[in-house]
Amino acid sequence: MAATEVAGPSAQFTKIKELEVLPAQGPEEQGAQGAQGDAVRRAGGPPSASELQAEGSYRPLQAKLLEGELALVPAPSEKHILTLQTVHLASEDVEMQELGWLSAQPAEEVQVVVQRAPSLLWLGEEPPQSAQQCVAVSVQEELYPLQGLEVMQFHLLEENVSATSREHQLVASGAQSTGLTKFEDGEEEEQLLVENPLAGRTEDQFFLVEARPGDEGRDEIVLTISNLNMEEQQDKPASGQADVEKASSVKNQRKTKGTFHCSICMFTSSRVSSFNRHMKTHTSEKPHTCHLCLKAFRTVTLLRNHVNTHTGTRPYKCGDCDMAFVTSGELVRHRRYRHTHEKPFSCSLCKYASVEASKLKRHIRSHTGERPFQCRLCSYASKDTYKLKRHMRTHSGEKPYECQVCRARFTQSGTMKIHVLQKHSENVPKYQCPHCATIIARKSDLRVHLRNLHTYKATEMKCRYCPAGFHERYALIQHQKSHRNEKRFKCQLCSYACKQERHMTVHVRTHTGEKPFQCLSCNKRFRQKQLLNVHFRKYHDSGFVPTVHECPTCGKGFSRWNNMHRHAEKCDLSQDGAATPGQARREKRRKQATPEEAGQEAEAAAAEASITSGAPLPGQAAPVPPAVAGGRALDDDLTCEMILNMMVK
DNA sequence: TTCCTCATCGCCCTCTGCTGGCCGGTC
DNA sequence: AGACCGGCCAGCAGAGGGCGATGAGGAA
Repeated sequence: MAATEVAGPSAQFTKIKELEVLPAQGPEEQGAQGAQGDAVRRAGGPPSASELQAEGSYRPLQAKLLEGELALVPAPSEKHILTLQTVHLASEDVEMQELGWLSAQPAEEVQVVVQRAPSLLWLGEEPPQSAQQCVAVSVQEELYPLQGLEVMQFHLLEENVSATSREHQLVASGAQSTGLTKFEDGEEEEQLLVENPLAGRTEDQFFLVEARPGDEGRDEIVLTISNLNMEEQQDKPASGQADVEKASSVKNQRKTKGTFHCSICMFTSSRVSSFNRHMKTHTSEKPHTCHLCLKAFRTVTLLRNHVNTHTGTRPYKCGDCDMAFVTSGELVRHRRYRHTHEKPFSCSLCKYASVEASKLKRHIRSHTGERPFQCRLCSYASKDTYKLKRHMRTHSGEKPYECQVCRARFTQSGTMKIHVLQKHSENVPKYQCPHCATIIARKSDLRVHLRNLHTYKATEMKCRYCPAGFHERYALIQHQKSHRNEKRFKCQLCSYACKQERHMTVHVRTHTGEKPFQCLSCNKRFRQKQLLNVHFRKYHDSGFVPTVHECPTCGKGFSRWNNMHRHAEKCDLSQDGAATPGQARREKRRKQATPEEAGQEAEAAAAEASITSGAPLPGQAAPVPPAVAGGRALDDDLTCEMILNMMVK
């Protein structure tokens, strides 16, 4: 029963907000306020909430004080600091297990923390068994940076439930212990008592709620809730939704000095018609039903506007564009957005201004960090409903946006838009890096590029090839590339230059005469290891077979290809191409021979060539072997790099 | 009673920016 | 072959703009 009758948060807030809107204070009210303020100060001691109320804009309790309805007498000894946990009654299906609750220890002070702006809380030592046992707490709509929040007035109202049984009394352990005073029910109160069980309850309570920031750096508010003894001086406020029929009863009104006061909320009006119309807002009566969707409305005007949404009738046309609207308010707002750019709502913390108050409210959450919309599946909380809805796609896997070209699906429309632009569009915009020639498809990636490559680094980055140092990674990389294909190792003693340091090491030995590699067989020394290896194979390895480059014309063998090539050019000039009769015979046989025979011919030719061109190595102590071709040339003619290339091969 | 205005909630959209996986090039 | 790097790309969230719809109150 309770759940179905609990008003949702919105309704609750709406009702409470009525309390916030106070009429301007007249001189008489000022006086009353002063008197009441004194009363509160007496009890509060140090700067109390009530004192600040008197100075601030939001004073729901003060409102009652001003109107002479209540006299608040705080019970200073009964001061509680309570932990408030958020309770949002999202629907009438709210289960009580989901309700947050708080316990108010009867102790002097209990430290508690507010996680978020509370909308409903329970005062008691046990979790509430029903919604009726909760107390509605409306936090001020205005949001303040926590640092600047010293004391904030909270509204505490009973949860308004139309038919709460007496067994489900609003119980607050802390409150009960404070001995709240009971209303002095008047005549009209008695009337309500008959009609509304809640009206007769004695536990209607009011509290002063002082809020202050929690520990530094923590996102929390510590509330101090002080019980107030209320001395009812006139009508006891009825519970909001209670007995709607009687709510509009003229007996629920109080007329003072030509002003009609609603006994349910803070509404006042000098016109009885307005007052009567207002009282209908406390009823559920909606006699005007849309014949198209059966939705009911309280007034004909509301119904007419609604029907216009069905028919497409838009009487309010914008003079500056083709837009048209159902209501004038929509047109005004549209003109502000599109044409006049008037932004009446300004943020006090930054330069932001908006057309609508709700936008400013949403914007201020970016200052306060408030995230009222909690994901039920993870810890994410958003600042508005849409972001939460969008976030839920990450849990559901829903990808509602489909590329019409390739059928790829996306979670957000913007992502798909970028996809279509980059993948399926011509003249795709590119982003040129302002510091280099790099062109990047996305702005965000250009930002990454700038961050990684063009950001100044305090620590100097050294070139890996030279002593140069750079503070920008891009410059370093470009510099290091300049070393590529560069004979950056230059000999100090001659014009020799090479790409690799090891080559320079070998070259320098030609100047120093250093020959660190010694033959173990003949003690001959070499500047390079590979020269020693060649030497060993030639002169001390019996199985060594030297490579022979044979002249294709005459068959003469050479140890080096370039020598053979030089010879072959001259050899071509001879008539038969054979240098000697023997060579001519061998060439003839070679052309007729099998591959095996050809190999043997080659060996023979090599032997001959060695004999014909052989010369003793300078300082050659050992007997000159027959196959000494190129022995000296290897040492003198081949460059270091040629040798290394030979080794690699 | 009706018109008009303002307030409010809600929804959807775009723009923006960050992040991390993927992939190809370079060393 | 493997490490490293940078651009590409989709996912995701922050912030704000714009409008639809309804409620409520002042005034004619």
